[in-house]
This record gives sequence, structure tokens and C-alpha cells, in this order.
Amino acid sequence: MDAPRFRFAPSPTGSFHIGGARTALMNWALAKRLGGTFILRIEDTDEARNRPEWTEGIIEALAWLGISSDDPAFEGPYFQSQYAQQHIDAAQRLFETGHAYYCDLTSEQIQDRAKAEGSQGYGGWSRDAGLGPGPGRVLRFRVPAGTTTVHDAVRGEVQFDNATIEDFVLLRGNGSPMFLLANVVDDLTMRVSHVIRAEEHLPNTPKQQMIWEALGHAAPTWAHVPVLVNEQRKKISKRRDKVALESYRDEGYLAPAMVNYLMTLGWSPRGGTEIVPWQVIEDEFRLEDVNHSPAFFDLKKLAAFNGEYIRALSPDEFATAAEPWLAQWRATHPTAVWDQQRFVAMAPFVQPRATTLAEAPGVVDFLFLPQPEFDEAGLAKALATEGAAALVADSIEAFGTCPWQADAINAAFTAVAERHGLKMGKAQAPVRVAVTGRTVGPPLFESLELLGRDETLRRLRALPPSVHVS
RNA sequence: GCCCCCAUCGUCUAGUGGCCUAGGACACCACCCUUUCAAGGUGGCGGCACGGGUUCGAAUCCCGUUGGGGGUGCCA
Repeated sequence: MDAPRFRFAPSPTGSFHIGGARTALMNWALAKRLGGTFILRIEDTDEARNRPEWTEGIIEALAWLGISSDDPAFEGPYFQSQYAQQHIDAAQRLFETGHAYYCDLTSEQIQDRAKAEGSQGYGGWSRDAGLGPGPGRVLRFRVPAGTTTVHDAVRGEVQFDNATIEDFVLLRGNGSPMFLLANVVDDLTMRVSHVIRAEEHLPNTPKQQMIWEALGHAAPTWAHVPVLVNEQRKKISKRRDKVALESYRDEGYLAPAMVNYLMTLGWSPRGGTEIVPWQVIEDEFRLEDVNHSPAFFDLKKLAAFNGEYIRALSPDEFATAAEPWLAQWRATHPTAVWDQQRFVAMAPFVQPRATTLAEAPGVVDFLFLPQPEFDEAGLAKALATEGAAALVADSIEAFGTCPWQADAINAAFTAVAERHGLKMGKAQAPVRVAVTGRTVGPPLFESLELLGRDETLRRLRALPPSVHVS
């Protein structure tokens, strides 16, 4: 048995579909585990050919998912358009062997005729006309009588009555090959052994299989995995849903989290947990274990996965992963003074509070800004509390002398709170707003330690005059 | 219209005739922890679409119904 050859054949559209990402991942997992090959074939159109960046985008997206073109298991990219002549040659062979015939009926004529017969679609009217090639004539496949059985690795045997399949077009009136034909011919010339794709392609599988057989080859192993759907249970589409993998990447979802989540849609690893490293997926993924029903792409669950992956990062890894968003934040906050060490020190407190990397800067911005960005409503509320001004004043005094270390600051402030007869939760509110600008955020005393005594005092002192304390 | 696929908690799934008074995860709720918010811990809510078979026994097999989805181009 030769090593299996899997093919992933996206058509470039300017963005990479998450559904495509999932099938790519499945192909990749199998290719890696079985020592086979992952073939990237770009189903390029005229438009795509003029936009090489679209193809680059696909390769980038795959690389982000961990499907690297540098990996020995990776082959391609190939471009369908380069094989046009072979598609035409194959069509010619099909014609010569009687598997296909020319038809000179126009779409309108076909419609009229079907209407007259009270039927639908093309009725094979030119089958025995004995026509040769000519301008305006299409080449149609002569669908044989009988049934076509598709052996699907996910669904088992699926039978199609050939009588329900009309003689479909192989070559257009202008001689150019149809996608269906091109696809089969490419799979054949690339010696593809497994075709794993979304379920929406199942209905045209018998057509492809018939072409394989007419060309003298046994069909590959088919596998149709369930589609991804939205809340309305409709196939997720570019029009209605957020399907671009890039948008998730840009929002700060980690690639391993995305990969892991995508793979749990329609499949699950053995053992108790579904959060598993890629290696486990590669070792355990089996087509036979894939579910048959559509899966809802649940953003909330994706977020939960992402949170887990973020928390699992070391502080340094987190800082590195978040860097693009931190850089962006710096660019939009020119007055900020960045301190990488301070950010890394803060990381353990921001990681449990961020579901995406994009949220990271917002949690710690006060550490780097010359002035915190105040949440006005929260500020007003915290300071409106009975005795807030006095508490802040006492805090300033206590913070001026206590050792500048989280525990000590905590102790000092606890004493102040007690003197005011306040619980920690209440007491810290004015200080938190004064220093961080918000009523919620990372642990206060650790934040103060990192901010520094001078800056903490400065912000506390700056507070009363700048606000109207009632 | 015709063809095809699908059907376990709200969602993603485990389950391949007895281990199922159906397990886990996300979400939700409660409690605990706690300097806020998170995170974490504990617990709770909640499901085999329906009807017939087959069988000693069915979430698991068969048939039907209903309900969803997909396909059906001289698109890719």
C-alpha cells in the first residue's frame, strides 16, 4: 500500500474560511500520522490569478494553524489553472471512449424542452445525435444506468440512483473545462488517495466517482465531514457569519486554541478532556470517529478554550504572544511609557482576566499611562461613598511610609480600612479608581507595588482637586 | 419538485444491545475562596424528537413520521 495522499483544495477568495481550516486540519492530522502527504491545490480562478496575495494568505493561514509548507509532508501549492490542458485531454479521452458526447442544445432550448415534457433538467436528448465538437457545443458525460455507491469513510455506503443524475457538462461551449472535471483530473494526476471535504460536496460525489471510473481508475477514499453551522443551524457563510480565520487571529485567539476547538467540532479525543495538544489529535484522529451531524460554531466555547490556553502560558510566553496587541496599544497611546519587565511581572494577573490577547493591554494600561483613563461613572460612584476623601487622605499617609511591597502595602491599607470601619472590598474602591481609573481590575496591592510608591501617591493626591467630591 | 445527509442536555460531545436511574465540556444558577473583577473549587439545572417493530433486554438494530440541513448551473 502506497503512502496516502490527502488533498486540500481551497479556492482563494481573500479570506480563509474556518470550515476550510477544519478540513485542512483533518487532512493534515491524517497525513502526519499515516506518513502520507498533504497536497495543497489552489482552485484558482481568473480573479484569483490577479491577486497573488490571496494565495499567500492561504499559505499564511495554514502556517498559523501549524500546517507548514516547510514540513516534508507538505506538497504544493499547485494551481489548477496550470493543468487546463490535461483537463481538456481527459475530456477528449472520455469522448473517444464513448463516456461523453457533444450536445448543441442551448440552456433556453433545454428549459423549453423540459417544460414541454413536464420534467426537470436535461433529458439526455443529444445522446445519440452523434455530434462532434464544435463551437457552442458542450461535452456531456453519459451517465450510465444503474446505481453508484459511494464508500464514505465517515458515513459508510451512500447509494445514488443514476437515473436521478442528469448528463452533466464536462466542457463548456467555448471548450473550457468545468470545475468538476478539472477537480477529478487533478486528483488523478496528483495521485490523490483520500478526498476529505465538507458534507456539502456529497451530492456531487457520484458524478466525480463516475468520471474516475470512466477514466479507468478506482475512486479515492471519500470522506464527507459535517458542515459547520450558525445559530440558525444554517451552513456558516461569508455573508451572514464571521467565517474568516484571520479575524479570529486578529482578535487574539491563539492558534493552538483555535485548532483544538475546531477539531472538537464533530469529533472528540479519547479520555476525559477535550483540551488536548496537537500531538494527541494527530495520534487519535480517525475518520470513522467523526460525527455525522452538523456542528454549531460556538464562540463562547471557543473563548473558553482560548482562556485556558492563555492561562497555560508562562508570563514570558504570554508577553511574546500578546506583543502584536501591545505594540498596537503603544502606537495608539504615544504618551505611554512602556516597561516590558513590569508587564511580564503583571502577566500572571492579566492572564486569568483575558479571554483574548487583544484584551491584554486594557487590563494593565494604567501601569504605563502618565494618567489613568478614568471610568467616569465608576469614579464618581467610588468617591461618592461616605468618607472616601478621608480614606484616600489616610491612605496617602500610610503609603508614604510603609515598605513598598504588596504584602506590606496590604497590611498598611488594611489598618487604614479598619480605622474607617470599612471592609476591604469597599475600602479599596476609591484607591483603585484613583490609581487604575477603573472599579475592577487586577489585584490592587500588586498593582501598586509595580506602579511604584511615588506614582501611587501622585495619583492619589491628584485625585481630590480634579474631581468633585460630594 | 427531485436527490442526498442528519437527529443524545440550550451548545459541542461520550455512548456502537445489558456497565446508562445516559458520562464530560461550554453556557447558565447557587455556594465556597476572595481586596474588586477574574481565575479556581463544590454543587445544581438540563437530553436519548415521535410512533411502530426486532430482542429476555434498545440511546444503541430495522421501518415509518416529524423536524432540520445540504445539493440540484455552459458557478467554483
